[in-house]
Amino acid sequence: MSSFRPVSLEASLAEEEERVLAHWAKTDTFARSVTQREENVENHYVFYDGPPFATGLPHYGHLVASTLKDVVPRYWAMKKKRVERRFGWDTHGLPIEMEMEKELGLSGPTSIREYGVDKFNEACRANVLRYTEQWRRTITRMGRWVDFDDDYKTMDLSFMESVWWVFQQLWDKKRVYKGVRVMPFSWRLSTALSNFEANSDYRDVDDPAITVRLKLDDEDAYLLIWTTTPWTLPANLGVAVGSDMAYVKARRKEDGAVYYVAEALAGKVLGDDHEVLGQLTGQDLVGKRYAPLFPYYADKKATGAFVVMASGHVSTESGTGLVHMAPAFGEDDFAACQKIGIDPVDPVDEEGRFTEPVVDYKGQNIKEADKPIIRRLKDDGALIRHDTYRHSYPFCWRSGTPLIYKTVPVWFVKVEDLRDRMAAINEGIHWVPEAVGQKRFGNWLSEARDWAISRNRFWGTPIPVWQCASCDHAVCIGSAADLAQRSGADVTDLHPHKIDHLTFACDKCQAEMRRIPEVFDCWFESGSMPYAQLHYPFENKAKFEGGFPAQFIAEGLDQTRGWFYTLLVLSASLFDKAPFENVVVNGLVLAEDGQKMSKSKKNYPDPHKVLDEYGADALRAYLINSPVVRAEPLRFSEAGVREVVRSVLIPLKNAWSFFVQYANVDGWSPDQVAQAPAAADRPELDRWILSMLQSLVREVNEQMDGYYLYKVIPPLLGFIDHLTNWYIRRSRRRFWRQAEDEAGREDKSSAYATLYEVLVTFAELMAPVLPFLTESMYQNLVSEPAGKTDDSVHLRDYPAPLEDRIDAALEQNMAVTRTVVGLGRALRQTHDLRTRQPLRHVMVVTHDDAVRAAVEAHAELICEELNVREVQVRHDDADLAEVSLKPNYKTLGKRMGKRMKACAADVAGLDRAAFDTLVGGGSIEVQGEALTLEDVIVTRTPKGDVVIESEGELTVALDTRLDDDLRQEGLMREVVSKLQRVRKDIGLDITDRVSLALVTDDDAMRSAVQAFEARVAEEVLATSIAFGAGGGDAVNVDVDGRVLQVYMEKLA
RNA sequence: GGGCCUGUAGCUCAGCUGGUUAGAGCGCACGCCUGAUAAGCGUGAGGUCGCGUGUUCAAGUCACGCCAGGCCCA
Repeated sequence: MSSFRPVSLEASLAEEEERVLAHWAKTDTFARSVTQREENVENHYVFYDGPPFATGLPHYGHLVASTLKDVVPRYWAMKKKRVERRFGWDTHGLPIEMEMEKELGLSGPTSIREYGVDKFNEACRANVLRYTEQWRRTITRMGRWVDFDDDYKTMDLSFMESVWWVFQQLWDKKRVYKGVRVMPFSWRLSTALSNFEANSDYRDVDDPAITVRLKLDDEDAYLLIWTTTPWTLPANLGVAVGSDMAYVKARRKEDGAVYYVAEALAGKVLGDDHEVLGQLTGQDLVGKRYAPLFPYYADKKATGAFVVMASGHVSTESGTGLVHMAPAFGEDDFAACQKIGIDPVDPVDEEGRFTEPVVDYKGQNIKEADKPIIRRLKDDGALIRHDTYRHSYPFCWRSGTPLIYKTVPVWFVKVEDLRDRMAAINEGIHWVPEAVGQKRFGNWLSEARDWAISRNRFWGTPIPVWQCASCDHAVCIGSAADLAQRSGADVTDLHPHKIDHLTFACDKCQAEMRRIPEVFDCWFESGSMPYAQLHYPFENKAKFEGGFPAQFIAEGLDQTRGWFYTLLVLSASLFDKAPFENVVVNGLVLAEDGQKMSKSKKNYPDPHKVLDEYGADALRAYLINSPVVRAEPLRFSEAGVREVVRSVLIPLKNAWSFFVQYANVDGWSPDQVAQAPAAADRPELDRWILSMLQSLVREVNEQMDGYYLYKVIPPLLGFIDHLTNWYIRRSRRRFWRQAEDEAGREDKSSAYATLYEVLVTFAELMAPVLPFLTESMYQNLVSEPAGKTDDSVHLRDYPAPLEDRIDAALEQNMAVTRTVVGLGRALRQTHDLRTRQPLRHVMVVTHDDAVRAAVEAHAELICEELNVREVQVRHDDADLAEVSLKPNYKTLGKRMGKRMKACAADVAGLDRAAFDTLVGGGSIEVQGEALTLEDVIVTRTPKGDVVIESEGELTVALDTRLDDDLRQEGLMREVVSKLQRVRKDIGLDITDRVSLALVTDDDAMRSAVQAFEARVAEEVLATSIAFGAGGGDAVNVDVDGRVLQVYMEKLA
């Protein structure tokens, strides 16, 4: 009776995975993996899931993140931690608003207001979650365990209320202020756009380009400025120069006036015939005052406006090298003016029309005002030149009108005074890779600017500030209850259209207080996630306080300025703490051609197709072993996933299948582990693989503890090679040979117990990375034989290394042995000596006692592997090889310094006698330094026609001479090999016995078989061997060009 | 324009604090083995280490500059 369900090698990995998914679903494994762990605050391992926008479908970037967000929590869950995992959704903000605008045929805030903010917001609410089911399917198929039922959404009342609380904390700490910011602005839509939107539609356009002069106050000379936006001139408050740039004071021929202009541009601006009166730098101009072009803001002169300032953004690429500054209409202008205390003036309304005090153009569209403004400048004599200039200019991607840059009122959170503190807090965070935290994030922190948190949009958490229409007094509301109490209304939803009508009397003047119109930028919401997902502090106080900061988060590199940052700003502001302890940053997934993945280009395979074809384990292992886990870009390659299947999954499955096949033949069951010898008493090969296993366990634990996920797969690959290509291959006979005596039984029992333990431990060890295959293995090897139907590898404790099983010397000796065998194989290969042909002996030469001992101890093994009759170990290879010596730069470099070159020459000149001295433990003086054996590198070249191969201090030589005896055995092996193929070809099972009859007219072949008849019979499971025709059909096989007729019949 | 990352074989990537003849896998060519078999193993060809300058006895590795790609910011 078989104890293990046979492993089907035909079933695809993906099909197996579907079965595992069904098992997990049926037995609620994920939930139990959480709840089986102790429920107390110390034992919690807290993971924060950064919320994705739900407006699109998951792509590879999400799959990478999902893999990281699954592997790490699974690991810690097996390490006995209670790891709750909630999925999160980012539900507010522009992505969904824009999608709904499109679907509803709206365009911009004005049209949304006309349509009705309430209807619009409800449309957003109704549609933002429409892809969540598909997300759930894909993420689940990926093997990620995360709770979609108890998810959090940024539009939940509880979430939004906590966001209010967070804001109120900042408000009370006086960390919030209202300011202005220069933003891309669409006057057609009456709204500010994000920088991203502004970048999405650049067009080449012709604009007027005018050169205008400004009269200096203290001398009879002018500054020359240049602009393509004449309409901004009424708001001019300054002129910027590059402080190190070269300028000239020059007289223009045409009008005889004196101008200041950049030296490099003087010819272009003033004509080649200008007369240079003096040279100076920008710095010399700084502080000069000039007369305003227009009267509207002339009073600002008293506050320091109309002055020359230095700014880094001035160039000589175009214009005059003196830049007109309208701080309301340019970010650089704004920043430079802010530096010297000049506040912007903005005479343009939301529709792009001039307002007070620009009375001459009031009500006129700014672009249409260009012409009259230019005319007026010309009339005033200020216009020096008027050209047309073709340049690339941003357009509103929705309305197709040119964008302008314009100040908009914005609410800020103070960050600049927190830089040092945030940097200090960041020191305590473990970043993988380290450089992202130290450099990229660290640099960003040190230059952090105050954070704009408001948006003039609709679908979001409203900023909870109510302001008095009469006295401007403002209050911040921190909870739904607070609002209900003040307004007397029932508050059950905090979205703007549900609360904006709520008003109450001003504490100061009793006038009506109304909410300000802005909503939070969704980054503020996601930054509030640690508090808001738990509805802290309204609920879950103890849970939050015990679980903050989180142990782990993982997101993409693009979150450096995103989520990583907003989390830190808020937690530093509120709690003076880091929000998370460990963070793994992943890079971007590119298409195979190195380009961005693009749906329209179809330059990447559909994730579902990859999952269906290769399975999630393969994809996970591929991703985790790729540069993305080190925050570097990955060129996604389907072939790479296939390679994981080939190099990891199939060998593993084969090893598992091998075990099950023989265990079933022998009726071996897991309870027989107890009857096997103790691990320390098992044969060396068993002790070796167990040692290798525990070394792997130790390594994987170390890397996983350090969050170095990308260091897990390489040792895994090495282990699989050792397991399949050495342990199992070397052990095969132990499994199928009949145990005839007590020693035989013990050996077999050891082999089964060992391989079983290796497979089970391996399954546990790799469960976080390969959750499916390891589950199948575990179910098959452990759960099913024990009759457990709701068991799972993921409910087990993670294997800790059993240090006493690790035998470094044994591992080293086996490595030496494998090297010897490898060298011997290489020799056979290069000299065309197939392995089936036995050879007299192999010679191993080394002067290292440990190596010699290792080889001697494994002589029998080496004989079998190389098919030689004897291993000879020697310490002198003088008759086999010439040696040439080179210095060991590593050990000698420091000692020799500049003498290194001479030393190299001297060492190269050393002879065999000198080498022997070194091998004997002596030393040779070179360049005044005593060299020992470790100071030289030895290269061997074969002497004469010997067949040798060497690696390091090992030299292996094969005796290639054949005699009749060897030839006969070789021939026999060849016959056996062919007979085995016949067994295979006629479809025999590995245990089937046969009767055998052979016909050949080749005497050598017949005598070879006769000489080894018992062995041939044993090898091919023949109960009898006869010469002459037998029953049934003959199969003709070719043995080295000679024909052999085989009559093989299966015995009942 | 700024910060950071990347550039090593046809492809995907390793190369620790500078030190021998720069490695692995895939692909290609050739071969071996087979009681795990629609698997397994080996050998070989293939590289101006993006370019340049410098530091050093010694640079893929350190420094500086440049070029290309990427992410973020402006």
